Amino acid sequence: MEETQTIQQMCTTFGVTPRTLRFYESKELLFPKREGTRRLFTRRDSARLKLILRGKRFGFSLEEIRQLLDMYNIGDGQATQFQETYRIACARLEDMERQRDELNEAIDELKAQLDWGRQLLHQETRTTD
Amino acid sequence: MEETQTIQQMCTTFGVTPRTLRFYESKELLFPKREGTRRLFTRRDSARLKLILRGKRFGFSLEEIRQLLDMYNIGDGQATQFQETYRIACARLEDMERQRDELNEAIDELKAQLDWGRQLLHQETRTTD
DNA sequence: ATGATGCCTTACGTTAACGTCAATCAAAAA
DNA sequence: TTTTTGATTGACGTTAACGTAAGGCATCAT
Repeated sequence: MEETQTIQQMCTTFGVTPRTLRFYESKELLFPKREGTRRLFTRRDSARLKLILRGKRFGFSLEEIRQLLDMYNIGDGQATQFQETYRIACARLEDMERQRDELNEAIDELKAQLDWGRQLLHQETRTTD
Repeated sequence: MEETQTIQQMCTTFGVTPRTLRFYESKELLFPKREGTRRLFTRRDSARLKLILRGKRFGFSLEEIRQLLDMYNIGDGQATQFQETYRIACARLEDMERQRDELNEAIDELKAQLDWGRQLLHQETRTTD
């Protein structure tokens, strides 16, 4: 019971295309095993894909995501080059916090703008009576 | 005193290239006047550019930004096709709020991850004593 | 007058993240 | 066994948002 998934199972559960999964493998974001020539995706791949898709929603590039995913693979001894990745993640975190703050401001402004729009829409042509 | 700015003044104050400003004009995001063949950017262009750059930081596409900017230009009578733009903005607002919430979660998780990384970095090789 | 600048237009080049199509190959169904 | 189905590997196409290079006016200093 290796609990592996075929490419189509992955596609339906995650809402992506086969092309996307092959592309991610070519970019070393996923590492499915092979049964002959076919790909078999492990739980590890599923976990990584979940993080990849979330990262994308935050505007991370695939390359940045790859760097961040590597943070999860330091359990095996050498923390080689980990410090650089660590710095990247810290900087990125500050970016995200700034972005969240700006986002909050923008949301408020947009809400106000929409209220104004609502008033325009609901004017019952009473001014030209 | 028209208070207009040349293309280079705009570039230095906003940190963009001339190409970018021309590109935005070609996409009908900016509408500089002309002195002969040269562009003269008005306060209105500056205000719009500020919004454009902020929109970009939120991951809006230029086309979406154009739609949103049009919301500011309904003062002149006909609310033609405004309802469509309005709907787009409402939907986008919900997107942004969802994104903000996810962003907050991700920030927390990333912080935890970084704490774990910090521990790795500061282990003083005491385990192999 | 003559370069040297600065801006203009036109147009092709670039990167990211896949889409799409063709040809192949293997397992499963008829 | 032949057909169908599904997966794989190239390899070229696509969109967004500019970059960059080429060639042409116009003005400003020398």
